[in-house]
Amino acid sequence: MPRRPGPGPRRPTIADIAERAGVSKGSVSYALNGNPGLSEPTRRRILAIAEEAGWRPNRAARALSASRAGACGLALARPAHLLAYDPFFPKLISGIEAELSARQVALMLQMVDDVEAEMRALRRWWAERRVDGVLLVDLRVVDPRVPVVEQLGLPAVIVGGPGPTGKLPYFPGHDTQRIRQIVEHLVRLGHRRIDRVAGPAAFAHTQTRTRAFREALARAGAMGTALSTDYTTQAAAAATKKLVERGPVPTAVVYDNDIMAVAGLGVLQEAGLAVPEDVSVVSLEDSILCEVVRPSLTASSWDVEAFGATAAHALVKLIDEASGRPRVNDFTPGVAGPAEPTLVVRASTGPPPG
Amino acid sequence: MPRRPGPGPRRPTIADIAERAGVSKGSVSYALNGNPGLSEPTRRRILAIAEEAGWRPNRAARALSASRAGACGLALARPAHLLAYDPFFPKLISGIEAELSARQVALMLQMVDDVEAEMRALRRWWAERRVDGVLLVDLRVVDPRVPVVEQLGLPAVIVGGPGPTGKLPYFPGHDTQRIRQIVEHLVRLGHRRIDRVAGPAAFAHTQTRTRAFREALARAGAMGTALSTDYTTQAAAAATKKLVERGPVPTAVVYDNDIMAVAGLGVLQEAGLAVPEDVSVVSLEDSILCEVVRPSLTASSWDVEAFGATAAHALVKLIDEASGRPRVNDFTPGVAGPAEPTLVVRASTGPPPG
DNA sequence: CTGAAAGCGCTTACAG
DNA sequence: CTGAAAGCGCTTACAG
Repeated sequence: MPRRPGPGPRRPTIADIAERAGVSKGSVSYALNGNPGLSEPTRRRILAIAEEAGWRPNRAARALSASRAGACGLALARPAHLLAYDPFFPKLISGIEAELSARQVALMLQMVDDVEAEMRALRRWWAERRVDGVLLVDLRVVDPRVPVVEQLGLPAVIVGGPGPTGKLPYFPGHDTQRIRQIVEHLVRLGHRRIDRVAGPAAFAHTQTRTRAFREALARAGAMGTALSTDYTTQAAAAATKKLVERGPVPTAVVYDNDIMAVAGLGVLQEAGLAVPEDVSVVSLEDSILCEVVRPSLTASSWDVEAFGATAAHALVKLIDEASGRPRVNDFTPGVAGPAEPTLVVRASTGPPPG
Repeated sequence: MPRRPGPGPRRPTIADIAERAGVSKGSVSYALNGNPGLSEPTRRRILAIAEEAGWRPNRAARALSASRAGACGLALARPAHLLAYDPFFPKLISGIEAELSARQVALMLQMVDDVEAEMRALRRWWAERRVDGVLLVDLRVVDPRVPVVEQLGLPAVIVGGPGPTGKLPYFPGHDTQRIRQIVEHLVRLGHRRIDRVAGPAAFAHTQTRTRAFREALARAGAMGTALSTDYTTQAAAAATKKLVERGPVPTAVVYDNDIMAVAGLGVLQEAGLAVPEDVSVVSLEDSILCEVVRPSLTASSWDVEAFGATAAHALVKLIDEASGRPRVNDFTPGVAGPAEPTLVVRASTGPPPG
């Protein structure tokens, strides 16, 4: 079939550069990759011609000969309508993306309905050499993805943990520390009955948080329970209602993310409880939403972008090692090291009533 | 260099399949692609072996021989902290992604700081054959991306418009219709002084909305102005303050998105204005946030996912046509056609005071 | 210091 | 109906 050049200028290949420079394709490749074995003037001439022609390597060709895709995969097994209201994922993706693109690695993103679909995506990516490795988020207490990537030999890093991570590297968020900071803040204000509206119990990080929550309460001699939700605002509202109706009414409620906190806030106010006079409210995830809502929400702030960047950096290193040719330029992560989590105290927390 | 098999099972190639089936690689390729010129039993045998071996095409190899990347690009030139609170983009991306992945096309996503960086990304993607086409969002009133993609011959589709789209296909949102619905709702309630806190004036869709806003007001014999912002909550708060302080105080304020509406709501309440008794508030973008905030916000709801899917579908078609080999299976868009925009009336709108 | 050649895994006209 | 071969654009040992 005749090659249709299509519109626009033709994109040059090393063959073009070689011809213009009067050398072989191999020499061009050597010059462009900084390999030794080329006289300095020749190298300079080749590079100048490539530069002038606007040459860039064809990724498919490079991927084929290097047996590397030059891409990492991230499949998100949460429905889009949930992702749309959670500022956590955009921040995480942004951090991952910044780190990868600094290393010329692309990010393949796919949104899927559930973990089954995610595993299908992982298998397909790997079978098609679309990716060199993957990032796994939302680790489950029983997680079928871990044995799958291990069996495939697919380099993978867990963004989160600890949990059933097998031999995979994992990067815990600051769950324990953040929960502790919140409980200590509330206890310092005088609260002794602190409940929590949590994320899905099936998530390893929810389990970690719940353990930290119990321990922090026990250490302070305070009481409280955690109700799991599926992260929807409906579930958050229902859980809040349940906490208020069953009694004893908590003097403070912690929500695992900001949008659930806002939903809970509305329910509390409609139940005739003033925030923070009757009930204090804290969000485990900070966002602009926490700032603009009234009363503004006390929230745990942490560096989600650095969290994603760190995991992405580890994945790139893992891929390099697995391929048996570590790259020369192993820079430190492109993003500054993660700052420590801090509790941003706003208007929604105060002393308990009475 | 010796090929390091690495951990995990070896991924089969057509050479393996050919060997097991006792045929040539060409025959395997024919069988797998459904090309004619193969006996039915042979085809079946080959397919069964490929299936059993878990064969999947190596995308790099296919891309190289087909001169196609099998991917589309989307670069978002908004800072991550803004993206993180805007439910529009997750929905849009989800719609694009659903449409593309139904066609086995990958989505390359990159977040960049500004349009300059976006153009650099586009050039690089195209030069490296990383993508077959791109989606352009947030069309500017003067948009430097349009001449660039036209000059490159890079297939592109504008998600939005109309505006300076040159010869590129574009897909307007329902801006005019949505603004009209909002103004008509408010006018019906009796409002005659309606102001608007808008997005950046440099965006073509902001211009479209502002024109529609003026026309709708004029048609109803109502008054009102639009103040532009950079979509930050700070700017929304400042604009709201300005509207309240300069007078005449509007009896209704329209915000170009939900998070700005929530920020404005706080400012209005702190200025001693009750919503909706003194001022009605409407958001041009609906989200769960509008539901959970108190008072809940009247908002314009439209099918952003279908919007993204439609544009993605057009891009795939454009790429097929540009390559000179339209694909056989030109299904209709994978997502159902977009529903008409509707105004979801909640607690934040009511008759004007007096 | 440089060139010719093989190979990465596919696709596809072209012979048999 | 099937096979052998060239080509996509690179990389990289191997000869000269």
